Amino acid sequence: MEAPQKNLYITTAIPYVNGTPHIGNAIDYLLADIWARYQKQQGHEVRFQVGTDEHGNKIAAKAAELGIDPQTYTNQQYVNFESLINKVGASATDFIRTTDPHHLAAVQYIWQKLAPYIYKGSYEGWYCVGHEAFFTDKEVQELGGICPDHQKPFEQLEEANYYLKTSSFTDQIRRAIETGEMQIVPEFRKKEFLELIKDGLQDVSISRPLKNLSWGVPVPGDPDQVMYVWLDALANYITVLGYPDKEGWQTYWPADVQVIGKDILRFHAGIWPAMLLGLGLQLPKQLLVHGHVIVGGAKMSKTVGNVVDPIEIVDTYGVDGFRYYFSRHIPTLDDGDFTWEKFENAFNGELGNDLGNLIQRVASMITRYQAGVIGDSEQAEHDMTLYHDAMTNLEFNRAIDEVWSMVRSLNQYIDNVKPWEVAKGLGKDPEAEPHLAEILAHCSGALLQIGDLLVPFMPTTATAIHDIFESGVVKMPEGVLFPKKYIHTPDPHAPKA
RNA sequence: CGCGGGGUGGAGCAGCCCGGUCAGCUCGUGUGGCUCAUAACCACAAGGUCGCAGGUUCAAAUCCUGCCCCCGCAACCA
Repeated sequence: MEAPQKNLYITTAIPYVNGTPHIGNAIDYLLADIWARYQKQQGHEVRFQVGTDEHGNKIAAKAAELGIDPQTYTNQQYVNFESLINKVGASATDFIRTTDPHHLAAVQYIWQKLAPYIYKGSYEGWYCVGHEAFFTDKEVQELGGICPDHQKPFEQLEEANYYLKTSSFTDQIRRAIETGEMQIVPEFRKKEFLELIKDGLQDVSISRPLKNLSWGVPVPGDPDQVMYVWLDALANYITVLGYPDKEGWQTYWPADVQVIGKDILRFHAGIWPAMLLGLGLQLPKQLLVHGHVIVGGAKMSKTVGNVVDPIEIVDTYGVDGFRYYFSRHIPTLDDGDFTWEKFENAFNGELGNDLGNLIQRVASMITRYQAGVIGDSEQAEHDMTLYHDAMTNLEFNRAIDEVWSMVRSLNQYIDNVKPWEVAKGLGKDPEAEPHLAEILAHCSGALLQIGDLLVPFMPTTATAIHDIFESGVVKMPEGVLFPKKYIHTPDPHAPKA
């Protein structure tokens, strides 16, 4: 009856290694991890890619500033992302750095293979000599035509660039999106993108003159040109699997899900498919486009100073506290709001009171009334169609909602059957003992099922539940699960001032 | 007329595609119950012109038209 075991592949966007890891990266890792753990639980083999984008001028500049070479600099930097990945408990299998030798070689191979779709053109725009960089019309307009850093006017400059003919793939890509061959989730993002390309895709510039971009992959056959970000960075999704020369990449490509933020949809739904089509490869099956985390209704921004650090959340509330809030209260496919107060309310109320306390009361009754012996607990089998449908539709927040409705039901059940009343009959009423045993066995069975359903979301908690109830004898945990924290919300039990 | 999303009891949301069985859920508030439990849990109650104005229909939060307001994006910062 079991579905056949499959080899699945999920990817995350590779952040620019220059920055510090932020909440958006954490969301990427978390969503991909939830999916990966769910699929593994279903018996599938999953490869889960993460990585860092390590080329470009900003990196070269920063390295120069520090007096080290760029590679040394990125060697220091990429660990920040590795550490965030571990911090949020993401079970990634492959970490790619775009400075990996295999990647460099593979990208050059890809360039050559795409040669029929590459042509040399020129780019014209506003250039600042001081920055050695182009600025957009909008930027130049906002700055009044003068570079504030160098006090010099921007000038029109033309430079040689190679272009990828993404335009010639417009129809193919549009069709793939419309038919769902490459499914964009959620639906409204698909609409948005189709609308965006209604007049066709524009060819994209994929190289820079060496003098303007020193730190990057050399363009094969043209020593004066270096690859600009697109081919280099996007290719990671296949080079990490070993494309083109290492065995096994075919087993995992096309990707089943590629997790991206809404801000980079256009590249992943436009340039990336064009590259794949040019290479004669299949398109990814699904693009999971998540939203952004806003804080108290406002965009998160460094200048506003409302940036929330995922590391701080994990360090304060634990990895499962983090995973819980960001999987349930930040909608998988839309923007979501974070405030420390909301977070703490959810932590205390939903994890502490609803789930934590439920586990505690069941474990405690079994210990108190039956010396910890659970007896024959048949694993409860609630109908979890809604949960699985939600997981399949990549609406993880809805799936975990379902788990909480089970938690609620079990609390209600306990209040209905009143095991403590039944326990009063022990030793008097011969019916009492088996009746009580049956009730408590049901409770622990239900909790085990809840534990299973939580595996993708809160692996640590799932294991904890498992450990308490699985052996047939309750192992009371040392402490309580999810003890209350009152850091950002008032402690209701504190004496009033 | 650039594109997209949204306006539902104090807060946050679901329902809208496939009109009626829809006014639902969580939190908050009030009252009560219970004592196994992390002063937790359970029940009940108060509270809504479903943005505004028209229209279609036996019937509209749900379909159509117009308007108002909020948010995001507008090509290289998840």
